[in-house]
Amino acid sequence: MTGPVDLAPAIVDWFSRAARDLPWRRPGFSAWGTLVSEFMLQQTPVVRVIPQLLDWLERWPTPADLAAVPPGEAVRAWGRLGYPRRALALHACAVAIAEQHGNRVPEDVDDLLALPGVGPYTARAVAAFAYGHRHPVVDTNVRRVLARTVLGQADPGPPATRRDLALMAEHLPLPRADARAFNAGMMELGAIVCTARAPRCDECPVADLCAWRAAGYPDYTGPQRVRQKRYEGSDREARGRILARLRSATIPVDEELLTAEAPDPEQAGRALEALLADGLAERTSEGIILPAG
DNA sequence: GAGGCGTGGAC
DNA sequence: TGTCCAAGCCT
Repeated sequence: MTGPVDLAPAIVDWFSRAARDLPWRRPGFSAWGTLVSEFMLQQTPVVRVIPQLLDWLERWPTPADLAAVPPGEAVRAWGRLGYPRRALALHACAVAIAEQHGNRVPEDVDDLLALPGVGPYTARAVAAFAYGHRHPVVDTNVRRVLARTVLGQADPGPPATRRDLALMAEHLPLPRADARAFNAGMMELGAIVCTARAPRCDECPVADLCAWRAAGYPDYTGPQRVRQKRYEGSDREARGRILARLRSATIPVDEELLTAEAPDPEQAGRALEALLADGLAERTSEGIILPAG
């Protein structure tokens, strides 16, 4: 820590008091459980993840257990968490870990990055939280907290990965336990206090260090982010509808049922072809099924 | 590097 | 019955 402001002591202290009691923070929670939780938490809120995660780990307590079933079973168990390609990638992770890592989740960031569906955030989160390694962890919460406290702006703006990793590295305490608490604390602060809308600055442990507050809460003036396309009527919705039908099926589903009878048959046909290309569905002589392997 | 990728809840 | 947001990743 060489900069003018040191966030770590207040964050670490606050986290020790304010941290939510979440499954992946329980003592003895496995590295595999951490990896599964991080996959599920990619763009899906905590409250929706928790029950799915517990069911998942009860059914597949180690990577080899998941690797032993067809990928379609993972897609089915994924349910309505969204972005089902994550289920496919997680299954592929399980196969790789079982076959190449002795059924043990790797702890080196580079080994983790080599796994399907594991990017810069997830790799560092697993190394830091499951194994206690001292790496900076940057997710959407951390990006926002850094933007406000350090940069003095309301919004982090376009991704600036190197900048944010450097800022976190600069603030990261030396003791591993404190480094882990700082990473988790920055994420927790962004999740429950320094929120995107209506931040609760009166409850913030670093309010008196915050550059955004000191500047009088200026509005964000940087580039506006791209608006999310309408979901209603989109190809994504069509994909979701087909996959929901496949998840509930115990036998192959007739292709006509998935496309010709859809609200927009042409769109449904495109969506099905995309799902087949993505490996989220398979075409057999009997009909369409979830991937069998 | 911009766009695509599910789903549900809060306003 | 609109917009934004949620512990990202891949192409």
